[in-house]
Amino acid sequence: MRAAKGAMPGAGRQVILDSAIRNMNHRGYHGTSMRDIARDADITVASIYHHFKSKQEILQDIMTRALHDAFAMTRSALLRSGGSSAEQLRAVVRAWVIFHTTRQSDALVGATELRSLDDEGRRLVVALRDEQESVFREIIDRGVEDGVFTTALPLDASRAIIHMGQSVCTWWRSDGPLTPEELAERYAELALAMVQPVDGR
Amino acid sequence: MRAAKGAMPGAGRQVILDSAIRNMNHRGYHGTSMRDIARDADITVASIYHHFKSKQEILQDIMTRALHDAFAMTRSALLRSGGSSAEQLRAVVRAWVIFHTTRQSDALVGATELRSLDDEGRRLVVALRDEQESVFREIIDRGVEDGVFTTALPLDASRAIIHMGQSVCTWWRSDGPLTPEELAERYAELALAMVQPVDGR
DNA sequence: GCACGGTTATTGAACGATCGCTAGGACGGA
DNA sequence: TCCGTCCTAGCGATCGTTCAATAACCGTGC
Repeated sequence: MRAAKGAMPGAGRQVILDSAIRNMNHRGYHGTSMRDIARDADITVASIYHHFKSKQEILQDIMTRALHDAFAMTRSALLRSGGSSAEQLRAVVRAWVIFHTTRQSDALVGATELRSLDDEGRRLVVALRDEQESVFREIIDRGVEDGVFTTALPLDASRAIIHMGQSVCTWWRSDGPLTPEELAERYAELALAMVQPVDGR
Repeated sequence: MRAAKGAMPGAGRQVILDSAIRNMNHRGYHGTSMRDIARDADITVASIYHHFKSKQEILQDIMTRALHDAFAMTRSALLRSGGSSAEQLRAVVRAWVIFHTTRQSDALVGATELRSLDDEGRRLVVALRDEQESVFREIIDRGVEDGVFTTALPLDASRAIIHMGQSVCTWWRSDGPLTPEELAERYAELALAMVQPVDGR
């Protein structure tokens, strides 16, 4: 036995999820077999089916977890931020980028495997994604209403900001020149410039 | 027989490529079988292997074509544009967005299937991608040198602009409210704002 | 301290389906 | 008669999934 079993309920699931995330990160959902996941988690294929009822359920679990955590991080950053629209946008973009670096693997799966979900899972994930989009959109809309952002394209700007942050998980490397915090700061700067704040900053 | 055969050399290849693009657009490379491609192209599996030596070669062909065409479109837009850095950036972003809408399916495959390529194909595609990145980077760098762009983050800005344009192929719909040209214009505006031109426009 | 029944976790082996790919021949136009 | 194109048929490998059997753990009665 690998460890005390009753002591950590759900630990078996997590080992499998971690392995699945690693594998799908490299070869995608359809490119990853249950045998790949089992080998990397150091268990047998049949054992996986004690914790998950199908490969599809594993993907759904990974994606809903990832989107939920991303939503929680940005929401929490928003609540902890100052009251100005500029500070709120900065805070949310920072959290968004930090999520897509520190949780790079799950984020990549969450961003690219929508098409691999069945109808039920897709509905769930799309709903979470819409909630996430509204976090950015509402901040920018309010900034425009209050006259502190002067962009004529608030909706397009929010979409662009979301996607430029999301794409970070496709190229950032932990052994590269930038820490998650440094990159987050830069993207916060770029995002703010895109909505054209009144004082140029 | 479907059509005069000798009259259109390479037509067989194109039918297969179109089918492969449609299929991989929905379910990805590993989620698309040779039988799927054959069925949609209205031929048999064995027939595909007369035109392509492997499934891998089909993917490589799709991706290198897509990246090459995108590079050609942005390069050509740059040459046809005015001399100012702002006009050049606008022109290239417009072309970039128009490519990712009018060639949405190939662009999506090109953007998401890097991991499905073998080593040789990946080297090829990465080289093309680097060339593409340099088109954006050089325009922004020159704008900063000349003092018409005031951003402190030219490299990050170019990456952000590339990715926010690329992501268009993941959500734009031809039956949606925006034509490729309208969306391209908006993204050109957003990209320009991000590099903070001196006169605010 | 310890045997015991019940629950949970894990296993090897195998199922039918589908995978990428190929051999060998049929067909039609030059 | 070639040559390019397409076919039927099938190869061995791998796919997701299942099942019956085994192993580990737990609270309980003694």
